[in-house]
Amino acid sequence: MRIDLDQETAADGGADGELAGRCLRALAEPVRWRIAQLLAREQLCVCHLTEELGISQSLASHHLRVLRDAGLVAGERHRYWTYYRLRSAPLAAAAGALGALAGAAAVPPGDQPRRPCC
Amino acid sequence: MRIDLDQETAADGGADGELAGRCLRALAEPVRWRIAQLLAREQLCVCHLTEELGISQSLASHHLRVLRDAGLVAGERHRYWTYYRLRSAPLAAAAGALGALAGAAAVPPGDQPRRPCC
DNA sequence: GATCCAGATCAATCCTCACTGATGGAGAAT
DNA sequence: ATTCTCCATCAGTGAGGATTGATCTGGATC
Repeated sequence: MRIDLDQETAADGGADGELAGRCLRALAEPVRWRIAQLLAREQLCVCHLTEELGISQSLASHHLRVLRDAGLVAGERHRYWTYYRLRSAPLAAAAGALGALAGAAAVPPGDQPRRPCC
Repeated sequence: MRIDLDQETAADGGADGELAGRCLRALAEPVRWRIAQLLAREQLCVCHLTEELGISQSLASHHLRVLRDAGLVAGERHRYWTYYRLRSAPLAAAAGALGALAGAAAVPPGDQPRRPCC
């Protein structure tokens, strides 16, 4: 299935590459990486994350916004609290992009083409 | 000055998680992501990358150093030029870490545990 | 209605890091 | 040895973004 995303020149990976880029930029921040790992185990609301990570409510909300804008998490309001959960699609796409790079890099160095220099 | 020990409890991924973190922080930068994609096709020396990316030699060298410190690329000197190639191991590890997150997130939201609040 | 609460947003600060221009260093060619 | 080339490194600058504290919003409770 092809998910519609922001367009990108087909030159270097296309939409998949850009999707992975957005995902990577969001997850590269250590606090957000930990948030993702916590949400992989269970759904949590903001108050849990502030306790678990030892950060302010404002900061947690900021990082959750970045993750939400990247499509990596979704929040659902439940009574007073907003429970967040991970979304798998962009994670799988980013994992696929990294896996493709790893596959290309797995070719023995001697067999890799080497562009002649100047 | 603040020294980042990058300590990590074994609870959330351990060394693999930290390896993936280093890898992600390196690849989150758009220029470095493009470098990785270019190197996935063929080995290139710095002069190729400066041309291909339209950046200065100094900047290309800087980004290659970040990628090298993250273990993502290796450089080999050949006559005048230093050819860089991708290293697959950390890429595969990062892809695996992301894939694990994607797998956990693939559980239907209704079946995911939800920690009771305050 | 008024009040309370969790969470989102805003304004301001601080800090990391991408980027630049210059210099330094290690081979290769002479 | 000298010179040349490619590349790494250094010092400095600027911008983006992480962090903080205060304020605002929307739903829940009374």
